[in-house]
Amino acid sequence: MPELPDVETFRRYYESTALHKRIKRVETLHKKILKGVSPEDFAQTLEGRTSNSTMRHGKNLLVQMDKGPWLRFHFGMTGSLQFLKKDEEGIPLHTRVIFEHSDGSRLAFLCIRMLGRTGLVEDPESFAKSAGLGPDAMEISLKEFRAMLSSRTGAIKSVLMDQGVIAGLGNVYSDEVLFHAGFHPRRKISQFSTEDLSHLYRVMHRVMEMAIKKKAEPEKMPSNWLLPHRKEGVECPDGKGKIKRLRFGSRSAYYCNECQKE
DNA sequence: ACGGATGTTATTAA
DNA sequence: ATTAATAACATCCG
Repeated sequence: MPELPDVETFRRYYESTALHKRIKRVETLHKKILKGVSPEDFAQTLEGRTSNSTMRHGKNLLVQMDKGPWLRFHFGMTGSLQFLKKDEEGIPLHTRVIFEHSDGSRLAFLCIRMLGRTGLVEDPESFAKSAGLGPDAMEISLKEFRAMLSSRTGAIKSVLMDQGVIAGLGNVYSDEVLFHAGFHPRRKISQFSTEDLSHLYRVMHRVMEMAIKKKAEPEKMPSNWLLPHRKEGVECPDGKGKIKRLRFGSRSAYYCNECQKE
């Protein structure tokens, strides 16, 4: 799940559950989930801290504490957060880190496939820079968007998914954006006019907004979206074309052979 | 049983 | 210097 809309949903979930709670104890159940910090240092740094605010950059959730470094989550392909109220016992399956609060509630960071990471970062700006992230897909201006894309060559699908160009789109939502914009995933950046890029920008914004509004739940997406039909051979929601699959390295791009001509 | 699944990174090749 | 492909990571699902 975790692309921009999913991570934004986790951010809001964190705000409505764990924000302003004091962390009493941090337990790391699988130390490989920690990036750049030992379980001991991670716990020692966070224990006694109270979360103040949150922000998101691309697929990263960042939590500001009352002092010290920020807490960062990246969800990989199968990560999620689950809040446990005071009297809830046990921990969910695939819990990798558990944050216990002073009021007895807990926040579990789950990750089935262990592709996600959590850790500490100085602040959002220095983190984005050191991670080589481009501007966030919801924050980037039209002008900046055109400039970032124009600086690249190659297929639009790969460029949209490149976190160093724009941060937030992954395999599913890059397909969704290209579907609504009517562009073939293999189309080269050099083939895009200024108007094409503006169109793409507006569609991207609209798709992200709607996906966030639907809390990134695939079953709640509009029926004319690609997401519910993202399977080879099925009918395109517009009824004219068929959904095709293309290989991009090890990933699959799904698109409509009628709505998205090369 | 096999292939595919939302991500990132290292390596290799073009 | 870019860009593209591949494998690896670990687990689940149909």
